[in-house]
Amino acid sequence: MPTTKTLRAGSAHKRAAILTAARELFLTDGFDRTSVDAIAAQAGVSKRTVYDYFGDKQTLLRAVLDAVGQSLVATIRRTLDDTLTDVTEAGELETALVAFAMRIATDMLDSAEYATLQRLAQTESDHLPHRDDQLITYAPDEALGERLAALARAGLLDAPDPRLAADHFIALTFGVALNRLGSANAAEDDRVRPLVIEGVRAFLRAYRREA
Amino acid sequence: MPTTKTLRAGSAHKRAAILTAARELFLTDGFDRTSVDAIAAQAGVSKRTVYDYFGDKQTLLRAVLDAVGQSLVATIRRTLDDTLTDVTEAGELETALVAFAMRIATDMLDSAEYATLQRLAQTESDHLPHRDDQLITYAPDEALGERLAALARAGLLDAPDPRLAADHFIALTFGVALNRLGSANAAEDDRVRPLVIEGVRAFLRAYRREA
DNA sequence: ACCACACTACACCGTGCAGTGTAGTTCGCT
DNA sequence: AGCGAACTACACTGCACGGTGTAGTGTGGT
Repeated sequence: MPTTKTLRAGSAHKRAAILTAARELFLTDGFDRTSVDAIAAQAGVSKRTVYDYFGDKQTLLRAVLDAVGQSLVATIRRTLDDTLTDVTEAGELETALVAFAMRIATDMLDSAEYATLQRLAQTESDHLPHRDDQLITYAPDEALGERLAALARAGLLDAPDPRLAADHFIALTFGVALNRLGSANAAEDDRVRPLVIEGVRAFLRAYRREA
Repeated sequence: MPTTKTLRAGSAHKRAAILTAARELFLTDGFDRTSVDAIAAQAGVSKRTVYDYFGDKQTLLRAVLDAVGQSLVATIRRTLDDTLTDVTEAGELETALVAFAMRIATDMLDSAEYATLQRLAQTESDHLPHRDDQLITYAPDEALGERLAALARAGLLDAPDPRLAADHFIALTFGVALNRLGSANAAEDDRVRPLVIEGVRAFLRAYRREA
């Protein structure tokens, strides 16, 4: 490790710093209004280095997008495992779903970030190579869908189309929260929790297995 | 009319042309990437005229936003009156709600347009005078909320918080549709209708009055 | 015939920014 | 000592765009 440590670690560190600075500035100021000079300054790096790491501004945006998407899907999967695995009784269901939604909402303003960045990518810098964006975009829905399918098999839910149920769940919780409160808040806002709880209850009214 | 017709009509016409061109270009290319020259060209008007009508680019954006918001709330209200007024029997409810949602979805990609423009306004051109944006933004939800409250009073729905129910309805229909399909489609896409129908059904499962 | 006005065409200025080229510095390695 | 790589500081080019000033054209009203 000592051989590569200072070099690669330094490299990796700078790379991460650039990505972070770029993400923050893109989110607050928008893609076009963010100058590469500003990114370099905020990252504590010379502009030339930015261009040496990533070829141009578009590629940098692409890299930011990939990084955020990556961490997004990782967090979703982890949270899913933490909160929805050992649910076997109907009584636990609401609590578990609320816990899941709240952890996503707080751990990750990322989700809002990612949506915004997607929009930036799509609108601002027109048509960058589309690649497997859809995979990343739809991954959360599908992961949640699988989990809901498991809950349906366990007799707790009545969800013939689990993927659709997942979309409905997301819409009723994050969708409503993002719609009512600007995407800026997410974490610390007191108004999030009640909204999420009511969303979960509506979801359960629609999808709970009838006795 | 002949006195003002050619003059004012010409003026109004050009004004509208500029607003339309600006809206289209802002939506497809984003605010910053749209040059005033391009707007003038697409509107069939000299750049100078654009600056004579609206003082600068920001003001033009503001005007576009106002115009779209205006037409949005008008369409919502009209559609609400057309589809949800004389519903008195439980059997009509699903059909009526689907009709409402579909007409909004097709008549108006506007809703998607408006959301996108809001984002542009908020992110791109930082802080333009905020004014009564919230009124326009939340108007649809509130209008639908009132209507749902009426349906609740008629004994067709069980919605103690009609405003929340409205948010849930919107999330389950438009939210899901916008999430799955890019905002570009809306109107002609065959996949919209089934999504909307399933959204309405989920909504009714959650909010229909229990016998 | 003339004025006022709306509008165009066009040239023009200033500026901010993407991207490049390069000389110089630091530092780990041998 | 000396080499090479990572990095910085900085100057510089080219361009696109916001905004303005202005001369000229068409047109309706008097």
